[in-house]
Amino acid sequence: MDVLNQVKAQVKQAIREAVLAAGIVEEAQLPEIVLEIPKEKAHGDFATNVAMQLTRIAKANPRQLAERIIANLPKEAASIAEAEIAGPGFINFKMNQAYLYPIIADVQQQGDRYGQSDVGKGLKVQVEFVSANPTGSLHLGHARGAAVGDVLCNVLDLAGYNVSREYYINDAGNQVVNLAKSIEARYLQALGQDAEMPEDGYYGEDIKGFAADLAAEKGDSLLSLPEDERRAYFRSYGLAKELDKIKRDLGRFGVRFDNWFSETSIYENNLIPPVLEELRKNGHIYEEEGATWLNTTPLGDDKNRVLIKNDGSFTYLTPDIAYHRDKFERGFDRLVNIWGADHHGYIPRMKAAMTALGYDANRLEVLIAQMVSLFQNGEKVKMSKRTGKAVTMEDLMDEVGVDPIRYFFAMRSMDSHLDFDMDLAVSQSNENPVFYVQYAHARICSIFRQAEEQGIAVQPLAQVDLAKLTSEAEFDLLRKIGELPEEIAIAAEQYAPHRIIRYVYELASQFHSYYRGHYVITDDAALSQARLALLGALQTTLANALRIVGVSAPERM
RNA sequence: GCGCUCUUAGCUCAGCUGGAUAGAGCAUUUGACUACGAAUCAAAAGGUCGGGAGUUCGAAUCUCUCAGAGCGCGCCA
Repeated sequence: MDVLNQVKAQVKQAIREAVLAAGIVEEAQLPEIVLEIPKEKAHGDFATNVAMQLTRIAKANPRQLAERIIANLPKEAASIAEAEIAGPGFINFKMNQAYLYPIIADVQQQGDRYGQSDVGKGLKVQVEFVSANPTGSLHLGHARGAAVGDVLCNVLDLAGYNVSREYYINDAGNQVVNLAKSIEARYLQALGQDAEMPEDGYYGEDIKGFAADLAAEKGDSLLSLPEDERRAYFRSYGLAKELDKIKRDLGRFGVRFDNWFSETSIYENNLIPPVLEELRKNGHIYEEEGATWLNTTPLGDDKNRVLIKNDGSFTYLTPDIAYHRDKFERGFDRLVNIWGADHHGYIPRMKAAMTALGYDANRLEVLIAQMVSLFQNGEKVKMSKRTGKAVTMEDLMDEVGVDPIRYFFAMRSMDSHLDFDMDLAVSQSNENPVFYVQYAHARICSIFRQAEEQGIAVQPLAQVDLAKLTSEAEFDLLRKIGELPEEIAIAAEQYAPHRIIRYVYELASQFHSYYRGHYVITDDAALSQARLALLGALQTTLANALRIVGVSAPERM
């Protein structure tokens, strides 16, 4: 357990003992003690609302109860310096600030892994995200999904979950046929022939490029192939190219998947028939108007869904059900899907399908990443699928760089619509929060360089007198550093990766403020060493938090 | 019409499993660099938490209702 939680556990235990010693309630009636870190610094290190919680049970006024609890509090044992009643009945605790010093050793000892905890208890979680169709370049919305998903995975990993990242490749449906047709049309155009794009064609620049390459490479030799052979060629060629591009973009963005799951493999491995059989056996399937339906309405969906169309082919839903069943069968305790907002209506039917198959649908968590609007020169940039006019992830990385994109997308909670301000992201000014945080890290590195130049060797922690750290700002920094493990644990539990951004920003902000008021390298050698030790822990903490977000922690900038 | 998400400072957003005076950045105003990086800091100003009702000791947070914005309601994926 991390330092802060150990201390909290101590204080909670002291509170429990005090409540019992005061004879307020029996042990069995004791509520779970909530100990929070107050927003207001004047309210001490920790606060509990236990007296107010007990009001109902004990039928007494909270301030009186608080008084009795405080009177019975074993303060010394829990290194509580002061406990006092505040507001409607809060009990505020001021700790003996020395409790914070061990945090530095903890950070130093854990290094890169500082921030980890075991709240996840090794639970196997699979996170499926991005999963864009391999029919065009990744764009803005995908970038948000990629950033949010990857940060969430990093957070889950550190919180002690066993995480697997997966990308589902929709390489089997109609859209791939349209991809083949689109490439064919562009290929013919590249050869100077008249060719119309298919009705549901893909108009992206990437496809023009692939077709042009083909034309240059193969000339018109593909024209002599029979149509179905030619289509098959364009299809596999297009898929390979698109997938390659997707992997390249994501790799550059710093996102690596553990598994790329192909829809085609569902057919190859005959995963669908047993699903249909199971559903039929459980009585969830019926035939109507020549189609086969899944009866999802009793399971929370607003209408029933077709599984097999009257032409005998499957709808998109069918292989997707087989896919999700396969995920469960692979032994994951929990499935997390990150979908774009345009797919939110799809959630009830997938949950219904899982219930119909006998799985607990609560083990499937679908998170929605809201829409992204791009702003440039103060104006909203319009995108069009029809003309293929869209800002791709690649464009964005070229113009903005990976760090700001990841930071900006991870910054907001995923269920709020997001305005991505291109000018702000590019700007290397004080308006840009990415640089603010990175600058804090670079600044610390600079101080260490400075110390080295002045011939000051950083001493082993055991020889450093941390009691030299006595200012409010120093205790605040230590406390904040100590909060990282808990912050990560909460972000994991709530699927709220954006919390890490807030944390790292606040940490940077506290440091910048501290820096302005305190010299690290001073005439007092012992003090300098203590401050360098603090900064070492801070540097590690900043770097770790930035690593979670996937943003670099530069040594100079 | 139904469903999901959103509505908090001039702007962009936190805070939402009920708790103390609702926070941050930007923008605005005022200050701070002849020792470690001013991409920084200190401070001021800025709010009917979309409107209304309810639940309770206590509501931005929970419930209901109304209004506005986005998205979705295919035998497309």
